[in-house]
Amino acid sequence: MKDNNDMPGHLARRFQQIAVAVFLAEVEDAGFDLTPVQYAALATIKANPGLDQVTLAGLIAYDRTTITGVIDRLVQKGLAERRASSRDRRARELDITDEGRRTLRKITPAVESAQRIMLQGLSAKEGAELMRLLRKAIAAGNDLSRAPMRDSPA
Amino acid sequence: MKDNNDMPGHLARRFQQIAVAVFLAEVEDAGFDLTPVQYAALATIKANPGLDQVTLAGLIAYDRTTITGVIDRLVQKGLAERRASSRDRRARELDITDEGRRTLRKITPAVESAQRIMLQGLSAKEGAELMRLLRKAIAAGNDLSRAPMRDSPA
DNA sequence: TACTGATAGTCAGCATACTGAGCAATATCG
DNA sequence: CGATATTGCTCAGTATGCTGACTATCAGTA
Repeated sequence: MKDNNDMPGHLARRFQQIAVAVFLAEVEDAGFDLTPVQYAALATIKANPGLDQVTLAGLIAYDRTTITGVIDRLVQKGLAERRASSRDRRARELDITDEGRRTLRKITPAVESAQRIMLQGLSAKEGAELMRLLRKAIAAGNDLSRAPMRDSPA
Repeated sequence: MKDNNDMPGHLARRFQQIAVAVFLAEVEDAGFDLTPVQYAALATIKANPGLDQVTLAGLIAYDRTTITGVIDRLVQKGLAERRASSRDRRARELDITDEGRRTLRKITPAVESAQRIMLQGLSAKEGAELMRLLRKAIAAGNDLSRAPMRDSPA
């Protein structure tokens, strides 16, 4: 009789559930209101100024229909800008605002703290091994979800 | 400059994303329409006949507000039954139907196949180690989410 | 250049997850 | 026994994620 705890899928769900809760708690303690998804998007926009939504989605493996709402909320909070591209009138170019840059800078300690807390039950070596195995499993399964990771076309 | 791929939280999200996609694809190929969440709930109801919703939620670490909708859908599909408890008029007792039992039995190969596919990039030893590390990290962080795992009161 | 196919983005709809609030019923304790 | 606290469940609201469909635009080709 296979228990739920023998199912990698169930363990994945539980670990992610804890990871999100820890992230939100640390970030809120630091005085900010940003979800893990919003954080990843904002950090990626900062690292790739002027990128379009599909490219952003590919870099962080979000579905393109999900990213629309995420960006809506970043724009509404004044952390990012969305404007029409001059080269391709279908596309929107994304950029981080000064406010977004400030937020990213100030939020970093909380984000790093969250990453430590979600691995708190593991030794440093075990934590590194967990991340290695996750990366390896993810690489092998990358194309199995609707929103695979895609390198920047540049 | 920390990359997203150095964040355990981001890796957790990606792995779970792939796990869900693989599960849904395998189950659909087998001719069924059941989500990972619905499957876990149904299997746990079968293993604990007559349990109430809070106990079920604790066993699989779902939020109690989430489980309401999940059970709604199981009941609507004719796979589970929800009826008032005679001992505690606040509580609802849950049971699996014959149809639910049949579905669980027929769906098992697809579920097992899905668990294999989501670990396909790892050796057997690595897969086991990944699961061990996930269980350990989850145990240490259990109380950090709103819906921690809880053993059956019985 | 006109046609065809592909691409960027959005939208409606559904299923998790969570926050916070509320109702009904039970448990506890003075 | 009666006041209070707790518990089981539900609901409204928000944020991912996904499927599938649609519009606008672009790219390639006959």
